[in-house]
Order: sequence, then structure tokens, then C-alpha cells
Amino acid sequence: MEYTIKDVAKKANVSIATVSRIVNNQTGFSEKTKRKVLDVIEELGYQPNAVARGLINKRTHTIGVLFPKFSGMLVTEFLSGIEKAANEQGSSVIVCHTESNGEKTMKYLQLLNEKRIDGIIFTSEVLKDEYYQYIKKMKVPMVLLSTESYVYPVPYVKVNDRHAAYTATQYLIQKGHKKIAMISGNKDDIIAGKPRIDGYINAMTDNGLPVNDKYIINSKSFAFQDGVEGLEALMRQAPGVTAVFAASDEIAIGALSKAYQLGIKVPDDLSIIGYDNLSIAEMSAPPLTSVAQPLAEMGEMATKMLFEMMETGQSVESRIMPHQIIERNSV
Amino acid sequence: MEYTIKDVAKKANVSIATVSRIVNNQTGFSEKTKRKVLDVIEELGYQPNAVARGLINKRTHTIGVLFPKFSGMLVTEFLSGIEKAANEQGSSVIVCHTESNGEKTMKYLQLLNEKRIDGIIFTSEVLKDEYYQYIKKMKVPMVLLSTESYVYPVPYVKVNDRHAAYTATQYLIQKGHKKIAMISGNKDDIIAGKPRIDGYINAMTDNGLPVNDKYIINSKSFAFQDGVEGLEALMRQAPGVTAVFAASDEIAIGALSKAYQLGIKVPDDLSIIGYDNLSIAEMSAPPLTSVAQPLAEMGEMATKMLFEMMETGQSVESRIMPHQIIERNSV
DNA sequence: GATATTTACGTAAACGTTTACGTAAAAGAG
DNA sequence: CTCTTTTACGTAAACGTTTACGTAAATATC
Repeated sequence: MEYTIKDVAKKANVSIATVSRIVNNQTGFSEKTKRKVLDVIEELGYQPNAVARGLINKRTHTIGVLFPKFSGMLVTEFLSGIEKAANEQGSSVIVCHTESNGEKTMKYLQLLNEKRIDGIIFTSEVLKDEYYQYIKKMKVPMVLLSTESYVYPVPYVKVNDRHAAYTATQYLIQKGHKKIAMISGNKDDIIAGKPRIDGYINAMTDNGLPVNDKYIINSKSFAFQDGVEGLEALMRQAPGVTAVFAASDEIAIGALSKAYQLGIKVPDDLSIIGYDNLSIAEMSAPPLTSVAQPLAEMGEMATKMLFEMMETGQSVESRIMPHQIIERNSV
Repeated sequence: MEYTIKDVAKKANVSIATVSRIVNNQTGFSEKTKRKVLDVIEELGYQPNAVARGLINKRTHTIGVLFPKFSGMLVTEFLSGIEKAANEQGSSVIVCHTESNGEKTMKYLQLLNEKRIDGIIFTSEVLKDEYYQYIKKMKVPMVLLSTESYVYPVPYVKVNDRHAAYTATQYLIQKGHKKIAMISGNKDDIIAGKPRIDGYINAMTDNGLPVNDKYIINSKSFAFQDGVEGLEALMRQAPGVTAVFAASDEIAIGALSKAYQLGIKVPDDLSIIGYDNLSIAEMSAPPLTSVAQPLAEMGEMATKMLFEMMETGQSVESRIMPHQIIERNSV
């Protein structure tokens, strides 16, 4: 398998230029030599060296994807869509796990730059100035996935978090609930934290319902544990609530779990709606009603946008993806 | 950022060879020129082109990882360990989603070959002859993760499935259970299916307990739905069981969910033990007792082994990783 | 059948590195 | 101060491709 174009050329009695032309189906050769060369290629099992190609073409057919966390299941869903779209375009994807660490992120960007990847997908985290400047210098296209930048002109793919949260809250209101609480994630997270809280508040006020500070639990993150602690705190400080909007499915499942422990029946005594529609949502007891983001499609979309940018050399429009309430039995 | 070694050389008034030597910290230059060159590099923001390097060094510092499925959360855990170890070695990882599809897998192998990656990690699936032969021709090292080959001499990282299943069953027996059922995954899966069934059977017979065919439910896969259907079938055909060993956490959660629905109290009426210890195990109600595989460490180990093979050019010993019962409240 | 055009190639430079080899200068030995 | 060894470089080939340019042969034109 270590044959080169020269071996093929020699064996087929043609020049390497001709072999190259045939391999890349260009023009400038007869049907006869084409067949001869193809036969030799077949015989030797020749495979062009993408590294050499990359050197001269300045395209490596590889993109880099940066994830702050590898834990949640968001990652696989995104990756699944990204990988699919990239593969359709004949490209590979390199995954990078930044752990939300600035230094590590910069190291990765440097690595990706040295590898001369064709584009970058940056996910689920705010795009710091340092990152943006570096990527700009790299001169490769980038798209943001499940995040957006209020400062830099970088196209993104996202659902409208505020709107989705509004919809979720509205849904609970339509079901007749009035005392609706929220267990939010990190409220200082300007991408996934604040907007969801705002959406909740907007929906409440738009429907003439009071917004009570006691009804809003701010956690540090979007994890299971925050849900269990959140519900506990909620029951203490606002025992009258009949429904809660959780800022993530993990929080919702945590709340569900705590409710079970406290003997609170869901959905009879308390309704819970989640956010993300992860696969765990359908595995909980009772199955969790949740507002779904089309995660895989979002990954796919981001990748397609990235390729479009690579081809046209121009920026593209950001996309707001539709969210949707998946009704199960927790409301 | 598109400066080359030539630009640096010219600006520093040295030859490109000297720059190269300095960049790769070899010997053969004075302290003075080193500083000069380093200054120029800093000033220009020069970054060596890994593609050109790869061409000449025949090492791309990239490995490929093949996953049959992107759904479960096993993937992220594995990937997390793999990525960590690879990163420590200064390498990147390309992810491939084969969907257990032979054709797709071969396409991926071809792509990886063209990209001249340094090694392959093949996960969670049986290594077909076609794959093995191709990778052998590629002449890159490979290690199997969470799978093994009975036919080819390929090092692997795995837990001992039979033993782990034995341990799980034994655990139930120790807790006083006698009527123990199993909801297995696909019994034709010779890696993750059959061995777990065998382990269950061995533990039963070793403890003088009867093995009743009605107590073993064979599902098609290891998914949630198999668990809910499995428990339903089990309750119909063997209502007397007091404990069930599920061949995966997803199955266990499915069973848990069905039990809830049927009004069966866990663990009072029925004990359930899972397998994998995914993050969902701690999120279920009640939290699921499960036999844990050290997934991230397994990925890390596999990667380290791969690098060892790359460096020494020799094969390495396979590793059986320890499993462990994580006690929670479902037993 | 002579000329013009097209086709089918081959030659060689380029992509950005690393590295074997050569050589002049510096350092060390006596 | 001369001779040997070491150090600090520079030159050029190589890695495996693509592609601009050149040219001989084939085809078309009249």
C-alpha cells in the first residue's frame, strides 16, 4: 500500500502527470491509457496520499470541532450530525475537548492551525476575543453551534433560547398552571442561562401572572444535581407551586428524582417540563415532556454552512432552528 | 499567518535548515542565532505547516477512531479518554461513524489510509476479516476497544464481560435472591451478548440455582425499549422473579420504567441491576445499581497502547480492565 | 495534401518541510 | 603557532502530489 504515483506511472509507461490527470478525472488522455492506468492502480492497490495533496492544494479536507464538555449527551448528537455532513463532503472531523479552558482552547486552535484544517465549528460556549482573533488570523471559516456572538460577525446555528423558554412556560400556562417555578441553569451564562430565564419571565408577565423571585432557583450549572437541589429548595421556599420549568433535561430529571423521593407525584401533584429532549427524557419515569432542539440537524446545518463558506469564501446567514415541545407524561 | 520557514529564514538572515533545526530543538546553532530566529518567529507569528511535516516525516500525529454507533453515551466516555491521551501525545483524533455498515467502514478505512493517519482504534464491534486485512495492508497499528478478536492477533482493551456478568449475578445471590432473571441483549453478539449470558448462567449453576429458560429474555439489542418489553415479557412468563440482571443500563432503565408503570416497587418487590454504569444510572429513580466499566480509562488505555505500538513498532499486551459494582438503590 | 487546430501526453517547478552532506570558522591540543 | 577536532552553519535533495507550459501526434479544414 505504499505505492506512489511514480510507481503507477512507471508500471503503466506514462508520466506521473497523466496518472494525476486520470486520478482526478480531468481531461487530456485517451480512453486506452485511462484503462491501462486504472488497471495498474487496481493491481497495485494505489491510494493517493492526501498529505501530499493537502500540501499542494492547500485543502486538507478536515475540519475541527471544539467542545467545552464531553460529558453530556448533547455532544454525541451534535457530532453525529456534523460527522454525517462532513462525510458527505468527503471531509473528516477532528474533535477537540477544551474543557472551557482558555489555555487549552488556544493550544487546540494552534494545533488545528498547524494541521491546516479547512474550517472550525465552535460549540456551546462563548467565543472569547482571544479565540476570535486567532481564528481570524488563521483565515479559515468558522461557525458557531449552539452559541452565538453578540460582538463578532460569526454565523451561528442555534435555537432561540428565549423563545423556546417562552414556549415551554406558555405550554404550562395553557395547561392551567398559574404557580409556575423555574429551575434555571447558570444565570450568568449569557447564551443558555439568561435568555431562558428571560423567556420564562416574559411568558409569565405576558399572561398576567406574577413573577416571584422565590419561584426562580438559580443553580450553578445545568446538571442533574442542580435539579435535585433545586427542587428541594423550591419546595422549601415556595411549597405552593404546581409546575416547574427546568432549564435542562438533566435538571428536570434531577427534580423528578427528588420529587419521587419526597413522595410528590408527577404529574399529579407537580408538572415538570425539561429542555433539550435528550434521550434520557424518554427513559425517565414518567417520561419527560421537554422542549426539543433538533440537535443532530443543528450539527448538520452548521457543517453545511461551514462548507458553503469554504467554497464561496463568503460568510453565510445564521440559522435559528425550530424548537418543539415533545409531549410526554410529566405535565 | 501564512508565513513559511523561508520567510523566517530570509528575515533572520539564516538558511531554512537552521530555522528547522531551531524549531525542532536539535543542535547545530549558536545561542545568538537561536534568539534571533525565535524573535523573528514570534514577530511573524510563524507556525510550522504540519502537512508538509507529515509528508516528509511520514507521521501525521493523527489517529482514527471508529464507532459503530453515535447514540449511546458510551461514545462520549470513550472519546473523552481517547482524546485526552491523544492530546497528551500531541496527536489529534478523527472520529468515524460506521453505523456498523461494512461498506461505510471500508470507505472510512480508505479515507484514513489516504490521510496517512498513524493508528486506528476500533471500538465496540466485531472486527471483520475485510477490515482486518485492509488495516494490515495499511501497516498502521490498531487496538480494539470494548471488543476483541478471537481470530486475529490484535491487542484489545476490555472488561471481562462474562466475569462481570458473573459478579453481578453473584451479587444478587448474595443479597438473598434465588429467582433471578436476566434480560439479555442480542445473544448472537459474541462480544457483549453471549458472554454476559454465560456469566449469568455460570453464576447460577455455581450457586446451585436452577437455570430456567423462562428466566432469560433475549432482546434484539441493548436499548431502553428492549428493557421495557423485556420486563413485560418476564412478568408474563415468570411472575415469581425477585431480581433481574439487565445486560445494559439502558435495558435496566427500561425495565425500571415498566416496573413503575406496572406498580412494581423497586427494590422492594423487584431488584434490578444494570451494566455499564452510564450517567443515567445515577439519575434514575431509584438510582440504579450497576456494574461499572471504567470507560474513560479504557479509552485512555487503548490510546496509550496504540502510541506504544507506534513507537516500538511492536504489538502490546491486551488489557482486561477491572469492573466494579456500584451500589445504589435498585437492589 | 498542406495548413490549422485539437488532443494527448511529458517535463519540470512548486507546495513547506526535514536532513544528509559539505565546508568554513571556531575551539582545542600540543 | 600549527594541526586537529568540533561547531555552526548552508546547499540541495527528498517527501508525493498538482499544474503551467511545451511539443509531437492526431484530427479537422479547405
